[in-house]
Amino acid sequence: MNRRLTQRGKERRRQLMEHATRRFAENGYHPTSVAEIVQGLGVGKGVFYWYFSSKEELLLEILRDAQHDLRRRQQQHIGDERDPVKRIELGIRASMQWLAEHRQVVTLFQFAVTEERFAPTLRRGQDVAVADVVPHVKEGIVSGRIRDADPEVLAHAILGVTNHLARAFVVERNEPPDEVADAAVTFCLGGLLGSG
Amino acid sequence: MNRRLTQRGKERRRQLMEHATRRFAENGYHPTSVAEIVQGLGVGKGVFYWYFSSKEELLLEILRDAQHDLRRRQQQHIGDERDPVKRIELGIRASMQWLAEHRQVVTLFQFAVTEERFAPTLRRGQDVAVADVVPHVKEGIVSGRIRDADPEVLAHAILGVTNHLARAFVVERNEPPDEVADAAVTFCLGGLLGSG
Amino acid sequence: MNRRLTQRGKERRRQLMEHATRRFAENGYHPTSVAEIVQGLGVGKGVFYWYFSSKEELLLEILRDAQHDLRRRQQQHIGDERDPVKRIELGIRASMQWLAEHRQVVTLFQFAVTEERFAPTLRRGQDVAVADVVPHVKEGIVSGRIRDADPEVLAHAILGVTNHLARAFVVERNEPPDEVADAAVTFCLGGLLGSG
Amino acid sequence: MNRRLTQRGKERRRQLMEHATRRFAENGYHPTSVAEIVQGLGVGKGVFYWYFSSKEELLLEILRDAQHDLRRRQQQHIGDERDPVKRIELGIRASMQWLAEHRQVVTLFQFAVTEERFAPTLRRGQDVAVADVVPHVKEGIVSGRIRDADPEVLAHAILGVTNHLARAFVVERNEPPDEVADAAVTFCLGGLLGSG
DNA sequence: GATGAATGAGTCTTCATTCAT
DNA sequence: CATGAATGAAGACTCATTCAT
Repeated sequence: MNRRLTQRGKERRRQLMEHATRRFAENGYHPTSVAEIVQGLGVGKGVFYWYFSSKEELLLEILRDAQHDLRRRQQQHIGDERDPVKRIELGIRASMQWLAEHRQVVTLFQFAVTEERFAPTLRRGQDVAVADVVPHVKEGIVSGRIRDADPEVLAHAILGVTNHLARAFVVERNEPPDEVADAAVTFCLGGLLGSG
Repeated sequence: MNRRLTQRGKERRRQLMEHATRRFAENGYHPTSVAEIVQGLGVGKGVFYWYFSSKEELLLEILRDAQHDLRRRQQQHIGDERDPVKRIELGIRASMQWLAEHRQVVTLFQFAVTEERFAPTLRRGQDVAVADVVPHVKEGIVSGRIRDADPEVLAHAILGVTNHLARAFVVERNEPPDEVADAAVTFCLGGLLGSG
Repeated sequence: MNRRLTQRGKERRRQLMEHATRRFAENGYHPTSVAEIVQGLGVGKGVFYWYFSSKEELLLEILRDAQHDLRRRQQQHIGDERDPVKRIELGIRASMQWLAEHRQVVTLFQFAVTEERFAPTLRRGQDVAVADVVPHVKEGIVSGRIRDADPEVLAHAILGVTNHLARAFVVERNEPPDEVADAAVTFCLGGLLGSG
Repeated sequence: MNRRLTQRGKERRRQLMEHATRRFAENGYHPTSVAEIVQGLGVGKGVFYWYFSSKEELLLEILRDAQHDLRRRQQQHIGDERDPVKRIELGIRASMQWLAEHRQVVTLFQFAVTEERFAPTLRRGQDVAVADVVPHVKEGIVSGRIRDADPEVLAHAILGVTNHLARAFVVERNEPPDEVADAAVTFCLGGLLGSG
C-alpha cells in the first residue's frame, strides 16, 4: 500500500481516515463496516481498497498518525523551556488541548488497547509518550524539585490523570480544556495534599 | 431471561460468564464468537441461549457483576475507618487488589466505554465509583487535610491514577499490586512535589 | 402416540390442541414454537411430547379433528331433509355456522394446503366434503331442479363461495354468520342473474 | 433496498424472484431457505441480499408484483366492453387464464393470508380486486340485469368461485382453463338454478 | 481511478427434540 | 406424568474482500 498519490489522491485518503475515525469512535470499530465508511463519502468500495489494504490497516494508520501528531504538538508546546517541572506542565496542557481537538481519537485509543491486533501499536506509542516525560522527571528529581520515586511510575501517573480527566470532563462533559488542564497540572504537581 | 435456576444451573451460568470474561479479554468481544465460548466449556450452543438472551446481554451482565463486586470489596476494606484521607487510601488499595485479581475485567471495562451499547452501563458504574469517593474528599477538605478543589475532579483524578497504574504495571508488567498501590497512594496524596 | 389417557390426560391434550390452534392461526404454524405453546399453558416441554409425537403430528391432528367435526355438524343440520336443494342449503348454513365458531381453523385450513406435508390430509378432507355434496346435486339434476352440469364442479363452486364469504365477511369483518349464509345460499342457488 | 440496477442486475433480480416463487410454492415459504434459493441459481448468498433486504421482503415483492400483473391482465381483457355483465365475464376469464399461467402464485396467495406479516399486503390486493368488480355489478343492478343485492358481497362471491375452481381444477387437476372458466362464468351468472 | 456486483466463510440465534431427574 | 436442561443442525443475515467492466 505504498502508492504514490496525486494531490487529489492524498485528499481522498485523508477524507477516508477522517470519516472512518468519526464512525469508529461513534459506533465502534467492528460494528462499522467498510460499506458504511465509503457510503458516507459517496464513493464505491473500490476506492477504499485503493488507499488501504484492509480495514485493520486503516485503523493502524489512524492510530499511528494520531500518536505522531499528538507528540509533535507536545514538543512544539514545550519548545526549549528550561525548567523540567514547567516542561511537564506544558506537556500536560498541550495534550489536553490536542485531545480536546481530537475527541474521537480518545475513544479509538481506548478501544485499540483492547484487541491484540492493535494493542502493540498503541503500546509502542504509549512507551514513547512515557519515554518523553521520563527525562523531565529525572531532571526534576536530580534538581530536588521532584520527589524521589521511580520516574517511570510518575510518568505513567501523569498520563493516567491527564487522559482520564480529558475523557471524563472534556470529552464527556464538554468542559473547557484549559480549566481541565489546570486541574490536571495542579493534581499532578501537588496531589491531594500539596499546597499547590 | 429470568429463569429460576437449579444449583447446577447457577453453576453453569457462572462458568459461562467466567470463561467468556477470559475470552473477551484475551481476544476482544467481537472477535470472540458464541461458538467459541460454548466450545470452551464443551457444551452445545443452545446452552448459551438458555442462560443469556444474547451475547450483548452476557457482556452487560459481566460488567454489572464486576462493578458490583469491586464496589463491595472497597466498602469492606474501608470498613468504619474515621480518617477520610485514610479511607481514600484504603479504597485505592482495595481497588488495586481487586483489579489484580480480575485483570481481564480491566480490559473489558476499557472496551465497554468504546461502544455505545455498553457505555451507559459503564458510565453508570463509574459515576457510582466517583460518588463513593466524593464524600471522603469533601470531608478532607472541610477538615483542612485536603486541598480545596472541586471534589469531583479530585475523585476522577484518583480513579485515573489508580486504573492507569493498575493497567500499566499490574496487568501489563505483572508487578506486585501492593507496591503499585503504594505508588498510587503516594502520588494521589502528594503529587509530584509533595513531601511524601 | 396411542396412549391410553386418563380423564385428566384427555383434558390436557384438548387444551394443547386448542391453544395451539389459536397460536397457529394468529401467528402462523412455523413462527409458533413448541416452547411458546407449552408456555401458554404453563407446562413443561415434556408434556407436549407426551401427548404428541411431533409438532407436525399436532397440526395434522388438529386438521383431522376439525374436518371431522365440521362434517358431523353438517350431517346433523341436514338430518333427513328430503329436498336435495334444501339439503344443500342446510349444508351451507351449517358450514357457515361452524366456521364462525371456529374462525382460527379457517386460517389453518388455508395454510395447510400450502405445504406438501399437510396438503394430502387437507385434500382428503375436501374430497370428502365434495363427495358429500355431489349426491344432492345429482339428485337435484335428476329431478330437474338443478341445472345440468358436472356435479363435482358445482359442488366445488359451492364450497368456494361458502368458504370465501366466510373468510371475507365472518372472519375478517365479523358480520353475523346467518346473514352471510343467506347471501351464500342465494348466490349459490341463483347466481348473479337468478330471480332469487 | 432501492438500488439503481444495471440491465444485468434487473435480470438477476427477476431470476431470483422467479425461482423463489417456484420454490416457495412447491416447498412452502418457511421450509425454503435462502441458501436453497441462491443455490438454485448457482450464485453466492450475498447476491440475494444485494437485491432484497430480507426473505420476507422478497415474498412481499413477489406478491405485489403478481397482484399488479393479474390486475393489468384483467383490464386488458376487459378493454372497453360496454355491457357490465360481459365485463364481469371477461374478468373471470382473464383471471382464470392468468392463474393458469401462474399456478405457483395461487399457492403463495393462499399462504400469504395465513401470516400476519403478509396478510395486509394480500388484503390490500384483494380489496382492489373487489373494488374493480363492484362498479360492474352496480351498473348491472341499475340496468336490471343483475339481482339487487350488496354489490360487495356479490363481488366477493365471484372471486371465491373463480379462485376456488382455478385451484381445484386448473392447478390441482390440470384441466383446460377455458373450460373451467366456462363453468365459473355459468355458475356466477346463473347459480345452481339459473337457466344459463 | 472508480464502480457495481459477487463471493462465501462466518455470525448470532432459533427451535424441534431428547432425557436425566 | 412433568420439568429443566441440553443438543446441534439449520436458518437468516453480514461483511471484508475481490474483480470485471
